[in-house]
Amino acid sequence: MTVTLPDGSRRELPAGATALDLATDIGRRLAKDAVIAVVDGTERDLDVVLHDGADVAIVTPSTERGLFTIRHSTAHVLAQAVLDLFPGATFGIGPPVENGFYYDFELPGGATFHPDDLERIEARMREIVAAGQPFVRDEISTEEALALFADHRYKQEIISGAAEDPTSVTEAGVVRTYANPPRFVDLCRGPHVPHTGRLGHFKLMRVAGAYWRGDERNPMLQRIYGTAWDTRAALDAHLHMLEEAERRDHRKLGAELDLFSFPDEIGSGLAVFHPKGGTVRRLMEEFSRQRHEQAGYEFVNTPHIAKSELFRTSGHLEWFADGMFPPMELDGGGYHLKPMNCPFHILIFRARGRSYRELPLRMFEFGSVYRYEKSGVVHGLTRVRGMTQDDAHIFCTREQMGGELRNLLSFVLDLLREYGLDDFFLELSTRPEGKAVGSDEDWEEATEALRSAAGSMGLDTVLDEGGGAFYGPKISVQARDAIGRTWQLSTIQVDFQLPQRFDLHYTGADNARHQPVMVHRALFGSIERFFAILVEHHAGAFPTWLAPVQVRVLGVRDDHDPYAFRITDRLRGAGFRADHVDAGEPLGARIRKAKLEKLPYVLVVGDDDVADGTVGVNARGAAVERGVPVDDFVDRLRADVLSHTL
RNA sequence: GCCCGAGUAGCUCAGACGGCAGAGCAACGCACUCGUAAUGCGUAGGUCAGGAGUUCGAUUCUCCUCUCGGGCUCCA
Repeated sequence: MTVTLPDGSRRELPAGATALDLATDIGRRLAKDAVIAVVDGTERDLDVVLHDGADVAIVTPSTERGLFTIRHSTAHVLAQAVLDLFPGATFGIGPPVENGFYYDFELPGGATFHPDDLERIEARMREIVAAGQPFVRDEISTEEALALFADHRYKQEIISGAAEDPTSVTEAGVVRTYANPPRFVDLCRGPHVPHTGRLGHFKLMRVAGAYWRGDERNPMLQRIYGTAWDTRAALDAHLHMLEEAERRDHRKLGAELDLFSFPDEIGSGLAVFHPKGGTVRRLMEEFSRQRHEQAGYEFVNTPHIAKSELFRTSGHLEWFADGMFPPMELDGGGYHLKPMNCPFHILIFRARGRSYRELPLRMFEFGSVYRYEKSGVVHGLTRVRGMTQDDAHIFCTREQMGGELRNLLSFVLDLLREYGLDDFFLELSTRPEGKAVGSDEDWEEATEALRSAAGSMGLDTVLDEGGGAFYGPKISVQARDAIGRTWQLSTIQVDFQLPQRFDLHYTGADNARHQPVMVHRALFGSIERFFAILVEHHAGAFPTWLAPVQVRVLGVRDDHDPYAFRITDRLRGAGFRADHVDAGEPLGARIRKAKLEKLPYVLVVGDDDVADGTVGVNARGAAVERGVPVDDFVDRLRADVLSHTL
């Protein structure tokens, strides 16, 4: 028989040949790497018997799909190990996820896993891998399946169809299973690697609670997460990445670099910025403010609380009440802390009659908002209860919308690049089915405007079908940081709802009333979150323009201190952030401290420098230079600051 | 909000049968005066997260609360 490979080439095989035979025929290396095959577009186990004329692709772990298989199969090994070690345990589902897999279990009597259990479980998993158990595919009837999994209520739910079955293990009365003889059987659609010996580069990471089928009304199961890779090197690389992420954790660096803290006395999720963090934050804001002014934004200011009635009008009390702090009762009425700035900006728009000549009207504010986040979700600066948004609302005509969005998007990307981020992609969220307001035409027009704006940026755009808010579609800008993690930053959102709710209008050239289109946008998302992202992206080593202290001047001996002081003064006079540490400690110790603070520049001045009017320059990440004229250094520093790069 | 884990000096962490609380770093003082990542000696620093309970006695055992971490559910 003849089969066709992905590159279009054909290959002759004896009748009855399997996908593995094909891989072996192509090359020993491929046969060794292979995990599954795709036959006529369907993923199959490697022992699938091929037919004449089939299109066949051999899948290896060099692809995401191949890695998924490794992870999926490893999840089965985890389940087997847990069922071996914990009599009476039952299991839910165990899919592959990014970088690894998990499996959900329920232990008898509501028992829970202890982190120390992971070691035992992992040891058992290694035995299973060493045993090289085959993965044996089977299809049985629903009745047989119910009997086979009689002790496993969650599996029964899946079989009987009580649970929706995203894994499609059941179909027309047939239930698909995979067995690892001698004991273990799981419901599964597969495909899987041929045998457990193909696995082995994994590590169990953590245990956590997770609701059965992701619904908080369901019982909470015990979830074990693991990571799995095809090679030892890939596993190690991943573990290193995690270490690196830990090293960059903004919560850790925030304390070490004295940037911010979360005093218990204030409350969960409420940060205070210390002088150094405050400086960085001020610089972030100043630059952003400058750019916004250049781009035609006008600056407004609004209070932190307002009558509850305002949020009733805006609809926040209807659809965002869970995210709001409870009301304060005073003067016979209720007041709420604001969770968003939009109603306030709208009132500014509505403060007087508006002409089409004023549009687009772009109102910007560093607006502090308060959201009642559930106690379990606050997380460093990335998820807080009080935050400041670099928030703006653009009021424009329908005709202006497309151009505004396009300009806005390139404005965002340019701005973000100035902060050192440069790897972006976009996500377009469209109309959520069944719970959207506004006409089909409105949605179509706005979505098209966003889509076309996105398309003009030359970036990858992923579609988030149905992910928009009920009042309009949105684009979000995602950035990859220095170690490849993605963060959701800016959101740009078209809103049909609020202009209607507040009955906004402007007078057109035709002297008739028209409703403006409103665009919400926050580029940093929140200052706090963006601050955290910058800390992690730069690993605490802020580029010179953002560094809280740009230069530290150190005299070699204390008789150099007066000269060091003069240098410090001169730098400050020139608008730089410089300080000086006197010679109370040995030079090496003072340099070490400056390095631990990740300062961009340390200047060391000694006898030669005092005599020649020079400085020794110890720049972050560069070799030490001696005898640099002060003017030269100032020029360099100025260039650094202007470029935003170092 | 739910599940699991954890809170000991500013930071990182020891510690105990239920019987006066320990180290390193940081801080402060004195000495050292030094050319590129840790000078020496000394001093001070604690309601052992908070509150109840058990006990002759609780930082240690029990319960509750708060906060933090990892997840789930949510989300900037």
